[in-house]
Amino acid sequence: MKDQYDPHAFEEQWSRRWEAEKIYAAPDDPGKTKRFVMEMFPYPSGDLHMGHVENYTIADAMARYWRMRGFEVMHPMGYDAFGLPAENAAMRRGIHPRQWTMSNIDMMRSSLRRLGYSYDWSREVISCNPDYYRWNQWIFLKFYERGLAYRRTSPVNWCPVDKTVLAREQLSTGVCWRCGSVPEIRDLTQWFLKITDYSDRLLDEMKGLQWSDSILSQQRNWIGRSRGAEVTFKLRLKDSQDLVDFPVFTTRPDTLWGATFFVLAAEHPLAREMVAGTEQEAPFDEFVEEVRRETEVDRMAAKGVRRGFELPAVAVNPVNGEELPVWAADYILMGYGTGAIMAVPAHDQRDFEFARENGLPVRVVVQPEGQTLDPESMNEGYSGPGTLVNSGPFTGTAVDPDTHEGIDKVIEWLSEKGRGTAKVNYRQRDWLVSRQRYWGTPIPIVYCDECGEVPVPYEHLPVLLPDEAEYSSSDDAVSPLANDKDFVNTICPRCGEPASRETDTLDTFFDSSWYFLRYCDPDNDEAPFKTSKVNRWCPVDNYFGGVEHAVMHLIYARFFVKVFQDMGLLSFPEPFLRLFNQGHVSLGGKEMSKSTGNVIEAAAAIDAYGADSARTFILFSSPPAADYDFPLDGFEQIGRVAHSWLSRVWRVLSEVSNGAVPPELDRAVHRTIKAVTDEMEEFGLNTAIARMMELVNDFSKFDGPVPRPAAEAFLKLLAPIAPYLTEELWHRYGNEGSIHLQRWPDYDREKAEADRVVMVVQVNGKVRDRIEVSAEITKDEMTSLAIASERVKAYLNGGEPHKVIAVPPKLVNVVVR
RNA sequence: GCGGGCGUGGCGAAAUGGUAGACGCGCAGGAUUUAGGAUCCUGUGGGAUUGACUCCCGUGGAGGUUCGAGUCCUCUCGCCCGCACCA
Repeated sequence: MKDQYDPHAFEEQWSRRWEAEKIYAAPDDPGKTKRFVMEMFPYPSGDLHMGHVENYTIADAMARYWRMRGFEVMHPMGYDAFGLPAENAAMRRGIHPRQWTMSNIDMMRSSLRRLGYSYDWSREVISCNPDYYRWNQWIFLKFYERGLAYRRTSPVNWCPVDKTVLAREQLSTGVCWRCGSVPEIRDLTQWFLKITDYSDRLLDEMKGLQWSDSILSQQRNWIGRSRGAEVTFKLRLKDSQDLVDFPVFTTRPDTLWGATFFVLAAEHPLAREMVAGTEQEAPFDEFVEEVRRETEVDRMAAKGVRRGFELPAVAVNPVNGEELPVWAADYILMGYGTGAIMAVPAHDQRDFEFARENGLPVRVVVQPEGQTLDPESMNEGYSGPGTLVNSGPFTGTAVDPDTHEGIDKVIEWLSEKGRGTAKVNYRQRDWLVSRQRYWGTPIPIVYCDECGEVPVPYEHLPVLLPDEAEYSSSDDAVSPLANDKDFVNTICPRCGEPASRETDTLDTFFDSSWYFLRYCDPDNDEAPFKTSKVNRWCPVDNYFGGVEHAVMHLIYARFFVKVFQDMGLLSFPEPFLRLFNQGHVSLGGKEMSKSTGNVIEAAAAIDAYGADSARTFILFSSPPAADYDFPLDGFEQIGRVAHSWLSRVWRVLSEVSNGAVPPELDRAVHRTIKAVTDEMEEFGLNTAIARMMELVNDFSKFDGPVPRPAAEAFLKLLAPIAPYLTEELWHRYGNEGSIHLQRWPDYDREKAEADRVVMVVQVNGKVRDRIEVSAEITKDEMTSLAIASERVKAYLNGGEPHKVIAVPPKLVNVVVR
């Protein structure tokens, strides 16, 4: 039995046995002790790498721990299988996206199995399969019925050479990833989901979530609710007397008297109208072209040249009748507010910069306390609190944008005068779900000359993605599917006349917005899921994933659940109760990425040292929430560290005795159970392993084989981290049944606590002596022991201490003047 | 610009306001071994000093609160991450 630790000798066979015996299967109808534990499902881009291994090992260790604590655990896995990289790979290598995706899934699944993750494989979800995406289509139609899906035009980046739409990823350097040509902007009619109907709920219902403040505040900023007023200006062309009402949103209606110009978004149709037929038309079009070539990221860049174009019009300020110049500019976005602003350069930084660049006037209307702003000498906009000046009836009013002090009074006055109304505005925009892509869920809509836009009837679902279609465009037809006549040409479900299908596919964030619900009922072919099953398992108790999904994925999933709740499909408002963001794993300071070859693949790590070592070293190397950078040449060494510790465990525990556990060792075991339990409760996996290492050190000092109860308690503690080794030893001891179905060991509180402790004696906060004392020692006893200490007497010089602070039983501080 | 985070030995890191550096790597010395590897033992923040004791310094920097600060507060320097300009 004194054989060497050889993980390859038994890992695979245990993996097979666990699966055959379905020891990790989740029941369909759990009770109150249910725990839904889930990781963000991977995009199948290749084999699993160490970044995946970190996330999944943390989650698996916790799932195993909770299972041993008596929870009914559901721990499922799936694949986010639609998406752009499959098409890119297909174009590069001439493989069908499905083939590429499925072979990657096979590779990943094999690594996931080898790593011993405790998934219930019967619940696996693959989003590119028709039995999944038909429910995307079902959901889309339900949204459509509720008025939550609608079409309008929106611009895309179009490569004129490759005849294809470019995603941000394919445009990283501003030119087409394949041919290097500069993209042009095309306006396409696209589908949107009306997520803005749920902005308030998405904001307000965040309260009960046990998520990090960082993620919550990112979501809050994303939704960006701001209180302010809509104020109606009148616009007039310079050579006309016709006045047109034009509302603008402002959070600072108190600064209306400081407005010195008016700005329209460059792409605002009204701006184009103003110059139409004049000699300014051509230069204006050129200006707009330039602006549209800027990415939104450029337009929001902090510094840099702001593009502007003066328009032949004036805007009339409703509060004082003043006529202001009208400009078009790149820093005003069509999609926010009304696509126009009143500019108050003295009190807004962007307006200030634009005014300085274009020689526009600056007028101060808020004076901060204790100083006087002078438009001539200012070098930035002032947006803090102060007192209104030169502001008509409001001169002398104190205002504060943080507390809204004074601002509400202005809004009230505007409403009374009919010049504006209170208004809440959001930064969040509706969710564009149309993609001009092959590898996605076809949008189930038919266009008929007679009936217009017609939803595909539910009984016709799924609208199958044609297998043999081209997956890149070959002409100006925007979506690849448009080239497939068999797909496009259909019959109108309403009137029976010839009609054509929608050829766009859905954003893959649609797939990932509800996959966790499908885990609860993966084989249902009558509905996306059964309400009762979802209500029993959900919400997800613990969700593990990276911070990169802080906003989009997590907001979209929350939105779906709220809509489903309104539809009566489920009865909870939030999908994910607790969210754990694991740190990022990098290699040599760079993100691990398949495409740059900067990866440590999971299979290589398992091959070298076995799955338990891979799991142990990734958990021990850094705290779960911290980033971890693999040294470029350090993988060998790090893997060996874990392997050699597990070998030590193997050596020390391969033989056990039937003797009783001697008291001292028993205490060590109980102390360790308590410490490890406490660490696990806090996700302290690295420190839990450290505590176990200490116990192994105690075991190895023990004379002779370790008594079996002590060894078994230890194996149970280690089981969530190293499931194979612990299972193997557990069975070698003669136990029946899996260690992973055992209960987590209890500890005896008295045994876990030491009866003798080292009391630290400080003088003025510096350690001067250590005395071993009973753990039951009182403050008075501590004080007298401290004062009696020779070391302390030296500092007292025969005098009395000024003060003694005793913190039983470990610390006493003698304060000497 | 906005939002979030992080700075502790040669390295990964620990530390409810209470002994800074647990645990581990690495390194040094020793044991074992034909050798290497593996294993076991001892030591290991910096400095001064000693036969041993012991003392001083030390958590990016500067202040502050406190009997006591890596931890709390203010300022500051550096690094990292996310983002769709709160009009």
